[in-house]
Order: sequence, then structure tokens, then C-alpha cells
Amino acid sequence: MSDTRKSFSRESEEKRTMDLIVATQMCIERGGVGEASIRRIADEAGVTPGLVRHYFPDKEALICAAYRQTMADMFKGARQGVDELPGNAIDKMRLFINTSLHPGVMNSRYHQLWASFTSLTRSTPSMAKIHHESYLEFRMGCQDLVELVFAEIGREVSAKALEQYGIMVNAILDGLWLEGCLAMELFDDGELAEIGLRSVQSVLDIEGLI
Amino acid sequence: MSDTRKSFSRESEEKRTMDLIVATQMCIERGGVGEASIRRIADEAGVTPGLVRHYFPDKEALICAAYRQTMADMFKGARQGVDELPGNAIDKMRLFINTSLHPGVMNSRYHQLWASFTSLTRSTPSMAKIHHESYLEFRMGCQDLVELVFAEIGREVSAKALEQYGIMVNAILDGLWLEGCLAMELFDDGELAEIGLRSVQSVLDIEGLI
DNA sequence: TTGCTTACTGTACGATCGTATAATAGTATC
DNA sequence: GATACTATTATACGATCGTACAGTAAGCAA
Repeated sequence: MSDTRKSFSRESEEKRTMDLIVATQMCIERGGVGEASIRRIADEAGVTPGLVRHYFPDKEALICAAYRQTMADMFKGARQGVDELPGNAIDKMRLFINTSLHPGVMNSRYHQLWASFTSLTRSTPSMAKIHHESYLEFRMGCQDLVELVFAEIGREVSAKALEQYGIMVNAILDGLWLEGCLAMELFDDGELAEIGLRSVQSVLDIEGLI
Repeated sequence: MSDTRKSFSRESEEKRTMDLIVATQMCIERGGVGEASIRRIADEAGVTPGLVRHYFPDKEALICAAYRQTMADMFKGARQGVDELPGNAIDKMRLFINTSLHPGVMNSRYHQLWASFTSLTRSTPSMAKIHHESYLEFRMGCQDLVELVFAEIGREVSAKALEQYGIMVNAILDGLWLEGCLAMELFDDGELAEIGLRSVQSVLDIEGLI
């Protein structure tokens, strides 16, 4: 039909794969899963639809890859600087809470991606697996920080209690993150982070977080 | 094409509308927004696709109606019995937390619906409005209960502080609800409700909730 | 029973979907 | 510069989508 073919340059598998994943994120970000068709993703990535199948066996595999990437991005964003921080455990916890509840992580873009992927976990087993893994990873991140804090102040708790504290902190961060993502305009800058610090301090019955 | 027409009976607008809304919920519950096509919804409701347009101007209107209905269902479920409870404010708060974090409200069905609708709020203004309204309604429900509790024990707090307590309680419930919906099998019966009670008690610095 | 209203069915249309595959061209090797 | 490899394009196919609309029958009023 067309008399001129699209010119192109060959790229590495890593680049093309990542381009397609990022394009998928952008499509979903724009209008949910329904907006993320193979054609639109390819267009967003600057390639033609046929190429997608060259790198991913089917659409589901691409969506899964984008899901994994999104969760990795968010997790990395939330823990930014926490592990490198030379300070004590309380400082790490404070930074973790602050970072998780600031615009770098708590924004409508991540929320849109998160909600879209989450809505697929029930019907797609491979996505349910990703969801499960990333949930546990985040919860364990919370739990490990709690453990550090308790060790620092010399408090001893059972493994079960520690787990429940992890669940609590995770819930508070998830809940505040949700509120912030969904209604950013209702809160002042740093308000949710402050509420998060106060809540976690209360729940863990510790001091020095604020 | 077919030699026999589908027999039918005329029904009231209320019934047909509700049938279509429920059918929409069931389709979304089954496999996300992608599964909720007009044809499948009509089939689920026991009517033909053409009828949908007789009651709803387009698909978006039907999805919005289903969104509203779902949020109303959840809100009603969470407040079940709370307002009728003759007891004191602490009892109301306890019941509210327990009910919100038990299977009647905290289940994968509601979560699937919630996540699916939520993923549409960014690109569809009419759904963003519904989302905003239902979020504020739930948060105010939390805040009102906090106010009742504080009044009961004679604690006086500023309006701003009260609002922040409402945000905290809402976040804790949202966060735990999410955890429970997404990984029900990781928790014992009533474990999350208990964690919720302990967290709220800590955060509000009150007694008698557990 | 007849006729009227309209809830409801059935079919059609153009667009878009995911996938398959043949044809092409960029690039490295010799 | 010719050759081989394969990343990439282009096109096709059948299915399904949302919507439009003409035709049909259910149920009520007279």
C-alpha cells in the first residue's frame, strides 16, 4: 500500500525491550489497560506492531514485564538512600516514610499504573504472582526497618509481634500513599509524610521519629 | 438469521437498570474492565445488547452507574449496624473497624471492582468525580467517629487535628483492607481486624478499643 | 378484541483488537 | 563490495468492540 518503507536502525535487545516496557507504562498511565493496545504501545515506542512479538511471545508477557518494572521502580523510589544512610535505625525509618510519601513515589502516575496492573491480578495468574511477590517485598522492607529500630532501642518482641508491626507500618504507608495519590490537592506539602511519621511513632510506641 | 426470536417480558426501568448494573459488576469482577463489554454485560443480564442503549446513553454512563453502586455497597457494608448501635462511641468505632476488616467488606471481589474502577478515574472525568466523592465520604465517616470518641472521653482537639486523625484512621483501614483483599491467605481470621483496633487505639491514644 | 405505545430484539457498520507471517533492509563479517 | 543473518516492517485475517437503527412483540387502554 505504502510506497516508502519506514526507515529504522537496529538496536540491542535490552534497549528495545526496555523501550517497549516504558511505552507500555506510558500508555497505561494515559488511560488504563484499555489504552495499552499493541499498536499504540508500538507507536509510543517508535516501532511497528510486528516488532513487539519479536521480543515478547504475547501481550500478556509484555504487560507482566511492565508490571514488574513498575513495582521495581516504586520499590527503588521508596527506599532511595535508605540503605546508604549512615545514621541510626530511626533515621532510616524516617527517611523511608518521608520518601514513600513524597511526590517522587506518591503521585497519580504511579497510582494509575498500580491500580491498572492490580485490576488484572485476579484473572491473570502470572500477574497474581508478581503482585504477591511485590507485596511481600514491600511488607518485608517495612518489617526489617521495624526490627532495626527495635534492636536499636533494645526492645525485644516475638517474631509474630514483629510481623504484625510490619503489617501495621505497611498498612499506614499504603493507606496514606493511596490518599495522597488520589487526592493530592487536599493536602499541604509534607502533610501526609508528617501524619505518617506520627502514626508510625504511635503504633510502634517509639520516640524520636518526628 | 435466526428463525425464532428471543421471548422476553417487559420490566420496570428500575429493575432493568439494576440488572444491568449488577451484570456490569459481575463482568468486571470476573476479569477487569476488559471483560465488561456491552455484549457480555447484556448476556449476563439476560437481555440483548441493544437494550443497554435504551437505558444508558453510552457505555461510560453504565460503568459510572456501576461504580457508584459499588461504592455505595461498600460504604453500607462497612457501616453496617454502626449507626443503630445504642452503645457508646468506642463501641461504634470498634464495630466499624471490625466490620470494615472482615470478609463482608474485605474480599477480593470488592477489591477487584475497586481497582478496576479506580484505574479509570484518571482518564474519565465523570469517574474521577465519583472517586473523589466516595473517598471524602469514607474519610468523613472515619472523622465523625473519631469526633464522637473524643467527645465521649472529653478530649478537645482542633479542627485541623481532628481532620488529621480522620486521615490516619482512614489510611489504616484502607491499608489493612488492601492487605487483606490482596493476600487473604496470609492472615488468620480476625487478625487484621485486631491489628486495626490496636493501630487505631495507638494512633488516637485512647483506651478500651480492644 | 383492537389498537397504541414502547420496551425489546436482531442485524448491520466501521473501527480496532491480538496474532501470524511474508517481505525487506540494516549491519556485521569476510 | 558481496554475502549472510536477523531485526524490523508491512500486510492480512478473523474476532470483537461500541454504536446505530429498523423491525417486532409485550402489555395496557379502550
